Amino acid sequence: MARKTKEDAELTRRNIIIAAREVFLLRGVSRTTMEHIATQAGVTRGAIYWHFKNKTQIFQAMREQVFLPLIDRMDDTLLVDSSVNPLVRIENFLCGTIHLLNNNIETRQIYEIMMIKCEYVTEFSILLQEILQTCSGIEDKLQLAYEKAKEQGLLHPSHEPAQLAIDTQLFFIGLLHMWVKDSDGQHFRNRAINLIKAHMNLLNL
Amino acid sequence: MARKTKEDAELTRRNIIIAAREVFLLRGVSRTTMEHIATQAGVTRGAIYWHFKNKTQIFQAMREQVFLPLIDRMDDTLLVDSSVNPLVRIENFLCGTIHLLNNNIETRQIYEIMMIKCEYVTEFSILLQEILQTCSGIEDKLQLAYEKAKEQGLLHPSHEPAQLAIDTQLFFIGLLHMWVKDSDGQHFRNRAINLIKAHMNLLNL
DNA sequence: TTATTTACATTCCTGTATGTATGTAAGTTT
DNA sequence: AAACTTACATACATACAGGAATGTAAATAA
Repeated sequence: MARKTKEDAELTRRNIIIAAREVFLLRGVSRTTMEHIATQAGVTRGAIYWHFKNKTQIFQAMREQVFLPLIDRMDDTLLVDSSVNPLVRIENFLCGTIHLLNNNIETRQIYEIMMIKCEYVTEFSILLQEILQTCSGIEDKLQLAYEKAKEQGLLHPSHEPAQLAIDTQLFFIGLLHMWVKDSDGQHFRNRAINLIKAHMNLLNL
Repeated sequence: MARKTKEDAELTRRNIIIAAREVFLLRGVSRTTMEHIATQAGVTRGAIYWHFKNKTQIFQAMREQVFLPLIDRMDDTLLVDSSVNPLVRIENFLCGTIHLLNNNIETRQIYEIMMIKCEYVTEFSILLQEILQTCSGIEDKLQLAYEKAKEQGLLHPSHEPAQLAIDTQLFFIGLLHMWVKDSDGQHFRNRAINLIKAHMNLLNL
């Protein structure tokens, strides 16, 4: 085939990432070959090797599409110095993530790939530390919100912001994992919003 | 090599499972070949194909070593009609699992493999439903314990056993996932027991 | 206009994984 | 003790998969 313009090439690159996501979801990252991705994208392996060094680079590009926006949304929802009740802000952040998973196919699929269709070994094991750090950041921001809540007398006196922050975070990590695994939706997906509200209610006594 | 006795053969079989666990942990399930396992076990692929149909069968055999005892311990700790405070029984079950992960290398490695070194696609995707069911069973048993606690007036009146059960379960699933990922131990492993106690204290107001 | 680079497609080479077929020596049964 | 079976090792046949080398036509720069 003939050479494309810069814009066309950029489109090809994005199509490759989309194709990779679809194949990763179906076959898992390890079992996916460059040929699988190429076929799905309607190009040849040559095109993929032009845009990406190897499969790991495609995975990284795909991953960034989700995690960079996550940080932004977290800051916007949790830390913005609004007049909104801090506990409501936390609830909005958690529910907002669930809504994103429900409505945005890309995000949902990438989460699914990263949680149950990827093996964190060799090149990928570095990602574990990145995940740890991301979680650490979430914990900090949750704690800040809970501290605001405590200042405003919204918490039971015996509740410590640091403890609440990590309890909420672990609850939500567990929820996300089960949300992804529950493809039927009966056990967790349909109940997710209610479970979040119930969790937040545990603190409002 | 010459033929072995039945006992020797059974030993070979177990060694293959042990070798598989060690290689799975290092290279991930997908990237592990029969040759890797054979070398680690000190046999040839022929021996493995004698005992197992394929890699999936080895994985299943490995998995059963952990999950059958889990159910037993859960029943013993949570449901036994002892005089122990039900909330303490829940705490004991959760802490007991962490202790098991700390002290039993096999269990720890198998959890790690199942959580971050395995891709749940094609043959493995059936396991997701099994995991869902196992969790459903845990939720039920936690709920029974919380109902006992409520009968005995150990809970805040506005706390419902069903909600507490799922909140505790999701908290613990999140904790296990982060426990596994936190190989340095600084973020979650060392704090796990304290986090469990803090979580249980949220209910004792 | 010519030269150069880009954005791929095609081809080839090599290594590797799987599964199976076959060989074999010792255990087990009769 | 002979016949049979077990528990492997060895060898082979096939099928991918990755990477690099090469080809090529159009876009772009000079």
